[in-house]
Parts: sequence; C-alpha cells; structure tokens
Amino acid sequence: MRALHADTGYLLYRLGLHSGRLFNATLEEFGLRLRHYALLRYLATVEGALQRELSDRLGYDPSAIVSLVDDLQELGLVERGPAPGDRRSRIVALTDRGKDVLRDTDKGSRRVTDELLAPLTPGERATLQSLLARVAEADRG
Amino acid sequence: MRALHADTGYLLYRLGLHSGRLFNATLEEFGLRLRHYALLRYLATVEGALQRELSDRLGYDPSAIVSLVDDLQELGLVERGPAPGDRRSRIVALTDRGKDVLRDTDKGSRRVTDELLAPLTPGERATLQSLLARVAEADRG
DNA sequence: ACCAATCATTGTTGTCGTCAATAGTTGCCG
DNA sequence: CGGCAACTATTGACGACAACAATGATTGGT
Repeated sequence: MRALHADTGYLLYRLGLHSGRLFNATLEEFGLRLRHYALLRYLATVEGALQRELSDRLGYDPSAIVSLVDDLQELGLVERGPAPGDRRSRIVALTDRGKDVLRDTDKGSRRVTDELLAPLTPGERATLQSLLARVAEADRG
Repeated sequence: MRALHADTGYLLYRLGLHSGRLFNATLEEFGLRLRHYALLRYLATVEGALQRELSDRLGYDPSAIVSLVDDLQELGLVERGPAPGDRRSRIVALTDRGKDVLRDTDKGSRRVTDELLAPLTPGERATLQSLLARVAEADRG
C-alpha cells in the first residue's frame, strides 16, 4: 500500500490547509481572514482594480468579492471609487491605512512562513519557493 | 511592494486550494470528497484505526469523523467493528471493496498530480516531493 | 433603438469547522 | 469496592464560507 503522503498533489492540499490555518491565526488580531489578506495583497501590486478583475485574479466568486470589499471598506483599509468611462464598475484601491495594515500583516506572514519552513535550510527554501512559483504560474495567467 | 506570490506560506495555501479543487473534481465520480479520500488513504496505511485516532491524525473534529465514516460505511467501503478491550471505541477498517475503490481513486490522484506538476521536470518533481514531505513531517508526528 | 453582454449586488443552498451536550464506558484513587 | 474524573462516539446547533442563480443598472454592437 502506498504511504499517506506519497502523492505530491495530495501533500500540497494538506500543507495548504495547514498553512491557511496558521495564516488565519495571525490575521485574527487584525480582524482579517486569509481572503481579506489575499485581496489587500493583490491591490498592493496594481494600485486600483475593478472588482471583476479581483474575482478573476484571485479565483473568488464575484459575490464573495462584494462582501470582502464591504468588510475592508468598513475597516477603512480600502475605498470604492467610480470607474472612469464605465458607471457599472467600481474601482477598489488601498487607503493609506490599508497600506499600513498590509505592512504589518506581511510581518506576520513572514513569521508564519518561517515557522512552516523551519525544517528546511535557506537554500532549500529558495528552491521550494521557485518550484511552487512555477507551478502556480502555469495555471493562472 | 512585494509581489503577490513572494511568500512561500501564502503560495502553499493558494496551491493547496487549487489542488483540492482538482481532487474533488476527480473524486466526484466515485461519490466521494477529499475528506473521504483522506480517511480511506489513512486506513490503508494502518489496517484498522480507532475513530479517535483518525481525528487526531487527519486533524478533523470527532463529529466530522462520525459522518465521514457513516458515508463510507453506507457505500460499503469501510466497516465499524468492536475494539478489543474497550467497549467505548470502534475500530474502522477498509473492506475489500474499499481497497478496490482506493486503488481506482489513486489513479485519479496521480492524474491530478501530473496535471498540476506539468511545468516541472521529473527531477524537479522529486525534489518538490521530498521538500514538501519534510515540511509535512515536521508538524505532525 | 433594440438586444445581448457585462458589472456589481443580493439571496439561497449545501458544506464545513467549531463548540457544547449527552450516553456509555473506563481507570483511578481513596 | 465505590465513586468520580476522564475518555469514546455521537448528536445537535451556530456561524463562516463556496458555489450558483437571479436582479438591476449600464454598456456596446448592429
């Protein structure tokens, strides 16, 4: 019989769960969950995005984006503005406060990653990062 | 600003989600979900386990184990038997049918993994597998 | 000027995770 | 030996979350 973790895909799933739990634990103190963090983080790379774009890039349902942005707006981390040239769309952008919080949560993020990758040497961590990045890049633009 | 996927822990989380979705899609034809598969797979490594043990090793709540085992028993893939020496416990074991189904789902599992790891060479896949296995081993006995 | 497509939004449904409560059983310790 | 704490499986409740359909406003094409 094959071992429990003989399969890389399954192993990824299990580690992803574990990693998600660790992230959520550190984000809790900011009143955020992982999906909020993912959204903030994406916004930091583009300086303003349509909600539709967020849905596509993050892989969340448009309705999920609505409630996530609602939450973040209520916390003052994000703003909805009009989209130039299309009154259907709204542009979501980080506020200054949002950028600050993102910096703080990034610290927590690094702490979690350090804890998770404790058994690996720095060189191995770099290898892992690079392999995972290539896998991730393959199935999302 | 850091890129979206600069952080290995976060990357693991995202890939884990993706991998989980692929798994669930292939398991659907067997009427199973990933949690059922995880349970079957663990049972294959031990030949009989207390439900409490399943809860500990898989990280699912005891109540979740109950309903998973209910489902699997209804499908005839698993049996509950008495635990020798402790009438509180039940021992869960794979049936022959369960072993067959597990072999079939393992094929699907390999297909998913191949698809997921398509961008990597065989050598890189082995490296990734080994690194992930070490990370996984660190935080579970 | 219509009609299909698009964007944000709401509501619904099923699943999941967590937690509390229960019944039966065990082991310990007085 | 008796009683009490701890443990096993189980049920039930509640909130969080994902996936899906439906709506209203707006756009672009023709």
